[in-house]
Amino acid sequence: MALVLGREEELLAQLRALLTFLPPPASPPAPAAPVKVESIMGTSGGGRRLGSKRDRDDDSEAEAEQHGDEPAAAQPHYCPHPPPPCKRTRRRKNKKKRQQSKCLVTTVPDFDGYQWRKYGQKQIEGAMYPRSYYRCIQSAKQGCQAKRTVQRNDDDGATAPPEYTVVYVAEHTCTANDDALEAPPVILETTTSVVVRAPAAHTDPVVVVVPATATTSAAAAASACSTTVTTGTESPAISGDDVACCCDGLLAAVVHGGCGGSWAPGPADSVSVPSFRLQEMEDLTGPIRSPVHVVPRAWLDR
DNA sequence: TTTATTTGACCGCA
DNA sequence: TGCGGTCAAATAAA
Repeated sequence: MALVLGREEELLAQLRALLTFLPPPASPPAPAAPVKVESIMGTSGGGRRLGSKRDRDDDSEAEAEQHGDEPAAAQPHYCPHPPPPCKRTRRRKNKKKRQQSKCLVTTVPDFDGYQWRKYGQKQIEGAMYPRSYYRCIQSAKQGCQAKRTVQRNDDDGATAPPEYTVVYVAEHTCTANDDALEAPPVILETTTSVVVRAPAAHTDPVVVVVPATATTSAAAAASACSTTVTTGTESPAISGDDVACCCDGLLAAVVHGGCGGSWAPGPADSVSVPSFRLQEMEDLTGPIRSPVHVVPRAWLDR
C-alpha cells in the first residue's frame, strides 16, 4: 500500500512537472475560452498564394503590421523602424537558442487544456507524416510564447489510434482565460466511444490523464485514451502496477505496458465516458484539431 | 466581414 | 548546405 502511495506521489510529481506546460495546478486552467466545436483543418482554409510575397517590396510594412501580433517583450530587440536590410526584418525569436521543451506521445494531441493555433506544417525529412506547428492562441492577446509541434509517429497504419509526438516549447505565460470563466467552453459531444487499442509496442507504462470527473475509475481512464508521457528525451521513471490518483482535477492512471497485450481491440473495449467523452482521433489522413476541448476545473467545481 | 487554415518561400542553425 | 521553424498571402468557412 505504501508502495502504491509512493508511486502515486511519484506520478503526481511527474504529472505536475509535465503540467507546468499545461494548466497550472493551483489556478484555473487556461483553456477554456469558448471554443468552436468544429475547427477541423481539413474543412477550412486551404488558400495558398501563387506568387511569393517576398518578391515584393512592401514587406516592411506588412512586417510591422504583423509585429503587432507579437508582444513587445517577446521581441526585445525589435526596432519598429529599422532599415530593412533584407526582406525579413523580423527574425526568429525562438530559434537561436534551444528552449525548454517537453515531449509527449499521445493519441490525443489536443488533449492538453490549451487552445492552439496552427501556423505551419512541414514535411519532415524521414518522417512519414508532416509536422504541424502550433502556437498558443493567446500569443496575440497576451503574448504567450507557448508553442507546440504535433507530429504523428511513424507507423505502418496498423496501429490505431495513431500516436502523436507533441513537443511543447516554452511555457504558457498567458493567464487563465477570463472568458472561460464567463462562459462555459464547448465540450465536444462526440458520441463515438473511444476504442481501446492494445499498445502492443509499448513496454513503458502508459500514463493516462483525463479530467477527474470524466471517469470514475482508473480503468476507465486508461480506456479513455492512452498517453505515454515523457519528459525531454528521457523515459518516464514511472513504473509499476496500475495506479490511479487525482491530481488537481486530473485523474491519472498508470498502466504498465505489459497489460497492453491483454487488451483486445474491438467493441467490447469501447468505453463510453459519461458526461465527458474524449474525442476519437480520426485517421491521420485527417486534420489535427487545434482547439482543445477540456473542462476547466472551475467548471467542474460548479 | 472576420477568423482560421493552408502552404510555398524565407531564413537561421547545426 | 540542408533541414527545420516561421512567415504571411490567399482562401475557405463561419
